[in-house]
Order: sequence, then C-alpha cells, then structure tokens
Amino acid sequence: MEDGSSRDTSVPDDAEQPSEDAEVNIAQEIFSQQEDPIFANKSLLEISHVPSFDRIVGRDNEIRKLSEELRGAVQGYSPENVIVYGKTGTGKSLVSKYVSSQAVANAHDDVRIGYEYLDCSTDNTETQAASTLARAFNDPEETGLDIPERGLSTAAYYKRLWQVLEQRYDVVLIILDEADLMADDNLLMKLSRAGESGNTDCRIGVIAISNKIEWAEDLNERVKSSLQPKELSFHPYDAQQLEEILQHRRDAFKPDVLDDGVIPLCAAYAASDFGDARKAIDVLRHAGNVAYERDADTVTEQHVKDARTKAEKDRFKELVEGIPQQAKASLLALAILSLNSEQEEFPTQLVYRQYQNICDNIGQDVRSERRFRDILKELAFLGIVDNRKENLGRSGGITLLNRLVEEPEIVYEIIRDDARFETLTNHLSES
DNA sequence: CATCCACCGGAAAGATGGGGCT
DNA sequence: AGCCCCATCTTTCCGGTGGATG
Repeated sequence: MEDGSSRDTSVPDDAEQPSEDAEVNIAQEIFSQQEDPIFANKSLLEISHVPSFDRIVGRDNEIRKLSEELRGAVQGYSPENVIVYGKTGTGKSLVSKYVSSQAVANAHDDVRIGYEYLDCSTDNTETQAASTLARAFNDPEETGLDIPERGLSTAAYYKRLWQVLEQRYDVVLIILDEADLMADDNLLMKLSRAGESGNTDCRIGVIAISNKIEWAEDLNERVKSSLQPKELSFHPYDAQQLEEILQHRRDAFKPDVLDDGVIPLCAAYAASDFGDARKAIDVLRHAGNVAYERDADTVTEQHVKDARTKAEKDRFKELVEGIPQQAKASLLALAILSLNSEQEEFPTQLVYRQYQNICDNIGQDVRSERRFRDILKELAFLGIVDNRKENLGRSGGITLLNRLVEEPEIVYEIIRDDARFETLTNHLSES
C-alpha cells in the first residue's frame, strides 16, 4: 500500500547470486505444484462465492415473499420497501441479490431497472453510502458525470445520485446489507423520500438487511412512516439444509477425497452455531486445508474437528493483528496483568496504569483515561475482552472490570509478534 | 436509609489528514 | 491557491450512577 522504498533490497538484476536462485526455486516449487491432492476448485468454498442460483437451498418461501414485494418494480411501478431479518449466514444477502437480479432480468422491455448492493459495514456513514451508490449506478459514458470517492459534501453526493438515477433508470432496487451498522437513519430517510421531495422521478425500492430484530423498532418514526417497510424474516438453516448446501459445493474437492462423515459433521457443527451456512462452509474449507497440510489422501472427520478449533484461532489472530496500535497496547496491558495474577478481572484504573507503563516502555504516546475507556469498549465490541460494570460503593464508585476472552498467553504472543512491541522489556509487570 | 465516592459515559470541540471545487 | 467538506481519533468538561458505608 505504501512506497516500497524500505524493503526490496534484494531486487537488483544480478542473477548469479546463488541465494536468490535458491529462493526462486523454493517459490517455484510451491507455485508450480500442479497436482493438488485435495482440492479441485477451491473458489467454490470462498465466502464471497455466490452459488448459481438454482442451487439456493431451502429458501423458496423467502424468495417467493420477497419477489412479491418487489413485483411492482418489474412493471416500472414503485416496489415495496422491505426489511429482511435473520441471523448471520441464513441467506439474506444471497436471496436479496438473487431476487433483485431476477427482477432486472424479467423487467418489461420499456422499463429501465437496476439494482445495487451496498455493504453498510464498509460504507457506514451517510456520505460514504451516497458516494458509493452514486458511483455504482453511474456510467460516466452515458451521463458525463464523474463521481469522486471523497471530497464532496454529503449534499453534493445526493445531488449526483439523483441525477444519475434520473438519467438512467425508471426503477432501482437498493440492497443495504447490515443496515443496522449505519451510523444514522439519514440515508434511509433520503432514499424513501427521494420521490416526494422531487429529487428524482426514479422509483426506489430499499431492501434493508439486518440481523438485529429490534432494529426496526429503533428506527426513527419519521423514517418508518416514509419508508413503510414490509418485514421478512429468515430462519436459520437446519442441519439437513446445511448438509445440502455443503453437498452443492462438493465439487470444490477432488472426487472421493471427502470421507462420508465429513459433510454431515460440518453441517452439524454449523447447525449448533445458529444455522450459519457461512460457518459450515468455512469449517469444510479449513478441514480441507488441514488435510492438505498433513499430506492426507482424504479429508476425515478428525480433520473437521481439528479445523474447527484452528479456524477460530486463525480468526482471533487476524482480529488482534488488525487492531490499532493503541488498542494493542491496551490489550497487552490486560494480558500482562492476567499473566501475573490469579484474578481474571481487573478494574479499568489498574489496566490503565499498566498501559501507561507499556507506552513509556516502548515510547508510544499515552492516551487520556477517557480515551482509554473507549478503547476498552471497542475491544469489548470486537469480542476480545469482556467488561462488566460493578459498583464498589462509597469507596470505589462504579468501575468496569475487564477480562480477556482468550487465554492471556495467546494474546501476549500475538501482540509481541508486532514489531513495534519487540523492544518491550520482558514481563514488566508487578504493580 | 441517606449519603457519598470516584468512576462511567455523553457531548462537544480540536487536531490531523483525506480530498474536490472554482 | 484558497476554500470547503468529511472521517477519525483524541481531549476536555461534566452530569449520572448505585451499592457500600456509617
């Protein structure tokens, strides 16, 4: 992402260096391993992979209902707005995309219709959302409009969005995935009122996806009344459906490498995890990786079991590696306290002092205590720490007790791997 | 049983850095 | 060039909290 000036010291063109040859050969060896004994087409197991639509399992009812709500769009009328609920991995996005694409495919000849999918966990502010939508619907060739990613005011982005819709579409469907992560309701408000406030003649149908059932209730009254959403809820997949979903992806593997019990076991695991299809696929993929790493000929149930814990560890490691430096220092403070004490829970004050030590030690800025509290809350939101409020009464007031969710050793190791924490004096602790 | 401790957490505003427009 | 807008992180200020304490 950045300038490459610091690394690449070995690039120069003197090819006769033996060490470099060796490296090339190692790399070649790995890259050119043509025969993968386990996988035939691994991309079928990627999370982003959308199965061909005739393979959607067990969601016929949902597809039917959603299609009915959107029926108007096909003829150029206003579709209903829909809020789709359901736990993660229950096919909400998949079905929404599928039905929208079908609406586009089956539209009457004289109806200009389009749909776009917006992930509100990425574009979580009104401005970003308006920007992304405007760019997604736009075609510079046709409209002559260029829409920059950033730099414009929110109002300016809306203005362009309306222009684009006006020029290019009679009806659009907008899928807002994870709509509950949106910072505020303004986007929904604007979209639902675009017509009546004369911004555009294009009719807009919103499909808002949320995994929190309470979300609609929290919605601003004004939004609710102008959106008038229909509600649709998705149930978790049962074990049998999960199994079927996995069977459809069997082609990812070479024939006969999957032991009979593997898919049912993955399905059973995922079914106990709230029927999350994504998890089922994850576990299956990881099982394949485990088998590969162990040079096995087939994927066994044991591989699935091992993969399950491995997958969780990987996820956790990635999560911790990805947090900002200040958060790492904070987390490390908590880990060190846990390592040096019988207790599991520590009041914020104590953790803060430890955090100050760490910052001093590695020469990092110390944040204010207020900010520190927010950092802890963010860590709690990510599920890395747990915090519990307790009132210690007259001598202590209210305090948060913080506890690591994972083993402190693991957390400690992961953070110490970060180069910026290398200089940290070993186990500086005792308070 | 009223008090009171000292931390919690909301609000607002500053700092910094991304970028576009005219 | 000078101005405007937005995102993110941080600090400052301060009212709220509720069980242990006397």
